[in-house]
Amino acid sequence: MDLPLAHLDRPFDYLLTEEQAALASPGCRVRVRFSGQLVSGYVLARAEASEHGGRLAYVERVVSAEPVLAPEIATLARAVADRWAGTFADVARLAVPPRHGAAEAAMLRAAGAAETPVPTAAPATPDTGAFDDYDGGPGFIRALADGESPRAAMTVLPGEWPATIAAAAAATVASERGVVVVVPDHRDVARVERALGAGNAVALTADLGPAERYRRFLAIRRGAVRCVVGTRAAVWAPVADLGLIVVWDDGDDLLAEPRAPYCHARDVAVLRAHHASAGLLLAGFGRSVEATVLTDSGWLQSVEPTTAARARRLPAVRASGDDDDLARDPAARAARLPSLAWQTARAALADGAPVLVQVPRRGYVVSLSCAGCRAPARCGRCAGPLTRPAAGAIPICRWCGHPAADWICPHCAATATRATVVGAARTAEELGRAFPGVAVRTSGGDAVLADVPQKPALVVATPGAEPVAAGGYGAALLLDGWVLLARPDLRAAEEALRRWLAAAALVRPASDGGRVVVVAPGELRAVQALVRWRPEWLAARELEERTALRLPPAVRMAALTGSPAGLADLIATAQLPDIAETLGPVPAPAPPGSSSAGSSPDQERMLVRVPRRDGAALAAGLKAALAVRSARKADEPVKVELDPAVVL
DNA sequence: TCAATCCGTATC
DNA sequence: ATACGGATTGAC
Repeated sequence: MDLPLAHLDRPFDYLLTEEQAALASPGCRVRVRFSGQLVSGYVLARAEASEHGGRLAYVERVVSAEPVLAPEIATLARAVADRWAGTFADVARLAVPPRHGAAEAAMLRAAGAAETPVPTAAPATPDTGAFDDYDGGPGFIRALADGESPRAAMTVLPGEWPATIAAAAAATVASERGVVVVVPDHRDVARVERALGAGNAVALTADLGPAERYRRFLAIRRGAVRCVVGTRAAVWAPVADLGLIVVWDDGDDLLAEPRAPYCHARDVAVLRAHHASAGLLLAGFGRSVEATVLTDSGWLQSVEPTTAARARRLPAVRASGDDDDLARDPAARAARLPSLAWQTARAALADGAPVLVQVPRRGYVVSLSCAGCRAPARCGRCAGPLTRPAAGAIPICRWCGHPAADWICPHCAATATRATVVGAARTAEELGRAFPGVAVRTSGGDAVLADVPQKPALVVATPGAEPVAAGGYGAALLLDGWVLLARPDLRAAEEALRRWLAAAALVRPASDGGRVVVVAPGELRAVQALVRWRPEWLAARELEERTALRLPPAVRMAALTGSPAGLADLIATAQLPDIAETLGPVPAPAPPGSSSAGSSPDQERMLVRVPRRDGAALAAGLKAALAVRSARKADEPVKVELDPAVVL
């Protein structure tokens, strides 16, 4: 039932009248009177008798006979609620879209007129060879086609990744089973949909609108759809006879649900694959540390490119920012870019190819200017713009990474700097001057380009908004490596590599002249992982480090946010595993989206960590404490997040 | 002895 | 949440 209170998170029994009994099958929506209030709920099961001692009330109204909450999804929702210390109602809201009466009526009429829609066919032209370039790839595809349920984490080579997903989907559909593909954003949905072929898949995204979203959901629920592709909510799509769940780029934080209980689509997919005995494919250019936990335990197989395919398909990657990269070439010096980056871009443009320039998120990069005369502060070695990687840190050059400890303004001799924010637009302008006569296009924010033609141009894009170039980019320049790596975030290295790989994977193979230059110090681990194109290696090192430091995902962690009194009460109430360690409290970080950078007044945060095997006990203990507190209507709410995205 | 009030508990 | 019952307290 749709009740916000943790201690009421359980089923309740109601009576049905004869007429209601004819309509109310498990999974359909009902309205019931509960403690005097009319509330919404789902029929979970039908029974002849009730265990309940007291008098039963009648269901007020069967909202619709449509069994929208499939039994498999109800079980999964319960498991997800338990794992993330949330309520069934919260999870059901994520899993089932709001009802749209008109859409439902239209579906009923259509079903009456025609017969049940025919399940869709396999994708028209599956690229069966898409897995041949991977060790273990052909076996994975064969297992799917044979009706088995293999599970793998796969690091995908540059090229048409949607075709790779389509091949796995086609193999599964060939075994008469359903497929769910989850991708981070709606651009990816469109690309995968195209690769699957028109009419072979149904797309589920948040931007469809309530009527269309509900219509497609009903079509899936009725078994008319074999293959679903969508954004994070699609992991809940009630596809019949599920054979495979694919999650593309599971490190993308768009896959983390921002609403309670803050579950991640990858982790829901893991649970669902387990419950449904379905296959699972976590595919991406990168490798998340979470996937590495599962490959280490043997639950997922690691599928990696063969040596031959690597040689054939990878671009050549180099790091710039070393001292020997100082511009010797006068033209490069004038362009104020590291020599290697400038030459690489120039060569690709001369070859008639577009060049991708990746810069961090618009408004993210802080540049410095002189506190006295407001002139932009420039690097003393390469004249690139200076930035401050963290509050109070020494300024560094955005282009060559050289620290500018003793900066003095060449115009007015001031030594202090002030921050100014520049974004992709400003970078585009500067690059336009560095490459006279070359077209500069930008993609990012609310002006995202889908693709660019195969002709010379500089394409300046923010991460996630990189256009695809037909035939591949001749080169990519990954600027501001320092800025990404200096973020005070546990995941900074992993995230930097993920973003770089996404851009680098749009570049042609080295054999076709494809080159990538990352502007960051070559000795850093994330940079090495890019240069050697070994995302599994970085993920394994990160996991080793987090195991040593007892940080997630090597341990399970819960973040508790609330007032000092609320936190103290929750901790006192909770029966946590003996082994649990509490850290903090510390002032809570500002919630994302809040304008002020500081922490909210009196909000504090505590972390609780346990070994992974005690994760269920941790969640159960916190959930029980939330129930006790909601039962005695404690004020001072506390937010509980398991596997928090931001650790500290 | 009765009512006003507090607290804890159940809500099918 | 909200409603209810049983216990507690205070005043006649």
